[in-house]
Formats: sequence, structure tokens, C-alpha cells
Amino acid sequence: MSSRLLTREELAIDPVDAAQLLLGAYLEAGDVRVRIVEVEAYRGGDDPASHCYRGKTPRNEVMFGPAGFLYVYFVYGMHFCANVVSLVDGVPGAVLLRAGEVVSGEDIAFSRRPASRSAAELAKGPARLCKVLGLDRSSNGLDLTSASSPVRLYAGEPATSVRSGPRVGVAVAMDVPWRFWIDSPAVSTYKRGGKRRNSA
DNA sequence: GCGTCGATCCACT
DNA sequence: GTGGATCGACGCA
Repeated sequence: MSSRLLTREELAIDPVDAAQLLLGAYLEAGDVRVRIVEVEAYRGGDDPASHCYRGKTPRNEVMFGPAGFLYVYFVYGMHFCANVVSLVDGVPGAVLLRAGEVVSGEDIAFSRRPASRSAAELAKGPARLCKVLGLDRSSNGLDLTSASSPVRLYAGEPATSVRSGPRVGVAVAMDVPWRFWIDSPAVSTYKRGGKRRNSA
């Protein structure tokens, strides 16, 4: 199987391009390996949906650093979401990993998510993906391009027939189709951003 | 210092 | 399909 690590240079590109590069790639943590099937691109200062829109803070610091690092954040009081940092040092940008297929360590994945009714549900959603891989706050800032890192990112087959649409759960910038996915039962269902402005 | 909100998931109707 | 859970980060006073 393909076990070539993605390099920092390959990931030091625009998040929109990096997102499509990550489709079909593999994320591995411990004995669990996941094939990425759904992602979203987040930019920096020009993207109102990005954590970096209002500048650098202690939380989003990793997104401002070099490409190839893992950005994990805590949300809704109980969930974690994982991003792969893209672009170069000093310029914020990242790709949110929304969903994947568990291709290795399925038994461990089920034990971490007993609520899953099928294999497709194991990593169907950003917080689920994190849980299956055992990612949490302590995983923030790990180098995904290092063979000695506990969490690594491997190249996959080039993704064919990439689909795109608006990002999930985002109430702003609905006009940019920065969610990308490939055909898979593990792709999460679209949900519009909850809070809407007084429109009409 | 305090109030609001969130790149979500799960149980329940 | 819909609402509630649940708490850290951020924005403003």
C-alpha cells in the first residue's frame, strides 16, 4: 500500500488546492488509518468563516505557521475538529478534515465510537473523525510530515471526480464552494449554518 | 470580569 | 427533522 508521506512543500499551497490534494490521502494515528473523503478549505484574513479572520490568537496560532502541521480545536463544549495547515509560515490557511473511511484499525475505531451503527459512520463528520483517531487538544501542533510523529499524513491515489459545494455549518461566505468531497458512503450530509442574518 | 456563540453530534418526536 | 447538550474562546465593558 502507498506509504509515502506527504511533504511540507506539497502542502504549502492555497488551501483550496490543498483540499483537493488531501482527498484520497490517508491520515494515520496509532493503529487507526483513515482515507480522507471530505474536506473544507479555510483561508485567513479574507475568509470571514476562518478562525484567523480576526487575526492571530493563542488558539489559532498553528494556522499561521508552516504547512503540514495539525491544527486541532475544541468546539461546542464536547467536540474536536482537525485541520491540516497549508500555505507558508506567516500566512494563515488550513484544510478541515470533515470525513473519512476507516481502512485500518476498525475494531479500535468502533470501541472509541460505540454509537456507530456502521463502518461508514465511524468517521462521518469532523468530530467523529477526531474521535476515531484519538485526536484531542494534545494533538494540536503535531508535524504530519514527520515519520516519527504520532500522527502522519500519507499520499493516496489522485482523487478523480471531485465534487464541491458550500461549506457545512457556516453562515457566511456561502457563495464560495470550498467544501470538496469524493464519492463515499462516509461523506457527511450537508447542513446550512444555523445563525442567519435578517435577510428579507 | 461577564455574556454570547460556535467549522457538532446524538437522542428523541 | 429538530432541539438540546455543554464549555472554551473571543469581544466588549
